[in-house]
Amino acid sequence: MNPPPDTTSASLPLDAWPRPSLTVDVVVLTAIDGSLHVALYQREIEPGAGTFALPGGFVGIDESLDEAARRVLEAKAGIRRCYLEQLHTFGAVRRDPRGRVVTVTYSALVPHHELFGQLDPHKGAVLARVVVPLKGTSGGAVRAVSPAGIPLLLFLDHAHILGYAVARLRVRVDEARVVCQLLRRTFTLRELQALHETIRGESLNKDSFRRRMLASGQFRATGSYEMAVAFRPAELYMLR
Amino acid sequence: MNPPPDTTSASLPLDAWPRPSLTVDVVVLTAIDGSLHVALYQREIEPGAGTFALPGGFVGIDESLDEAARRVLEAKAGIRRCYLEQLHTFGAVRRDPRGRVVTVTYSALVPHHELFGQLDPHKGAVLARVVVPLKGTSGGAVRAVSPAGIPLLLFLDHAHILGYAVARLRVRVDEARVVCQLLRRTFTLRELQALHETIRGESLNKDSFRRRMLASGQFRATGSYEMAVAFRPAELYMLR
DNA sequence: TGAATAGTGTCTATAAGACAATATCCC
DNA sequence: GGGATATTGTCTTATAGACACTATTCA
Repeated sequence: MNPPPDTTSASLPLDAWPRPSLTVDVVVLTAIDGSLHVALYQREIEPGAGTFALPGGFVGIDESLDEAARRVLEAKAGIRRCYLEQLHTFGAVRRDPRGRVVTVTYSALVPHHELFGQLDPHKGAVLARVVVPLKGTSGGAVRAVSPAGIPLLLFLDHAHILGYAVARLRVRVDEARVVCQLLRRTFTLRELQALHETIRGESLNKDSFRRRMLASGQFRATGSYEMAVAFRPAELYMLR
Repeated sequence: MNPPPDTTSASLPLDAWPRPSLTVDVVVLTAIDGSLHVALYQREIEPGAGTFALPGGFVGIDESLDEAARRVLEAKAGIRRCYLEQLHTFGAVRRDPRGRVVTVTYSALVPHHELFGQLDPHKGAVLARVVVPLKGTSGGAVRAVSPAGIPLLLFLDHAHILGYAVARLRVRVDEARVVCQLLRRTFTLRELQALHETIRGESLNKDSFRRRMLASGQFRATGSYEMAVAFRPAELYMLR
């Protein structure tokens, strides 16, 4: 088949050649107990029945890519407002056996307490633990395991998409406005460090971490302290 | 119009709803005399006749996104092999007056000596100087000026796409395998520093730069030296 | 010889890691 | 009081910036 013409020499028609289908897939990430978790849906139909898929949907002709991602996010996870970032677009010719499907992928960061109760297990939803690779930014496929610890088989190239989401989160780990999306409004420096360690897949020096965070000027001490802990309570901080 | 269904609950038909058109646009970047330059084509027809556009084309039904980008790159700039990286996908509903067109954008890095003579001025091609914003990674629109110094009006959202390309190059500036795509096979540390300064939009400390580059282990001294310079010749290095 | 740049050595300032000492909570 | 963690301060080490000095080329 001849390739379609370039976009500068022809004005129209836009529809003289077959077009790929266009979808969005959203990696909904949250942090629980020192592990990243991702929202997945077990497929009931072929292809890939039984495998676990990222929430996704087709892009409507009258909605932007971001709008499509937010629509999917609300329909599948009940999330109206959250941090959302485009990741990468996957377009291998045979990535989907149903036909030529190009997917624009997104990462959504949701604090655990806002996601709790929004995912419906009766619709096949699971919150799967992400097996974060050690250190290096990697970029390849990333595995997910069920709450029971069983590795999940992911739909199509969704393990690679998950890998992109983790890699991007690592790049953004020092941007407070991003990582704070995975915490409550106020948090201790210890909680912030635990989140950094979860994302980066390595342990960090406590003294250096505290100094670096406070020197960054991205956080503001609230003057109040955590409560009901069995040790000296730490001061609570928030995004400046 | 109702949105199309999600991708997990329906198996088919994929083609029951109108689909956006899908294109690729490629930001071909090169470095000349301390400035980044981008390959642009002046449009001869509406919409946007007279404005300057990135080389682009529709994605064929039987080629991947990367393949489409490489096809455009060879057809428009005669470049067969070069560094190519996906940037971002732009999908605002009204970004193109011809209809709903979603574009997957790429950045290509080509050394000046390989691009020289490949762009045909009779086809409207120009190698425009990129006005690199100072320091901060920015991300917004970036301007391009003609060889005569005249600011060019860019087609559609192509100034934003160019901004993405510059921002991404800044992120990759410390990856030798990337920046070396803009140099000859062997180069002096002074040339490497000039390239870093061009990309980052700021001047760098010479001593610290040398130490940091040599300590990174990404470069190998060749033992030979530059020739025909009016001062002490510097040693030539290459990517390890 | 003079101009210009390459390359080396040294000093200082800043940031990170290690570790000790004290403070504050619950039991 | 004992256990655990927060917070502060100090010391050491690694890296970056500043600057002086020597080396090498061409005019």
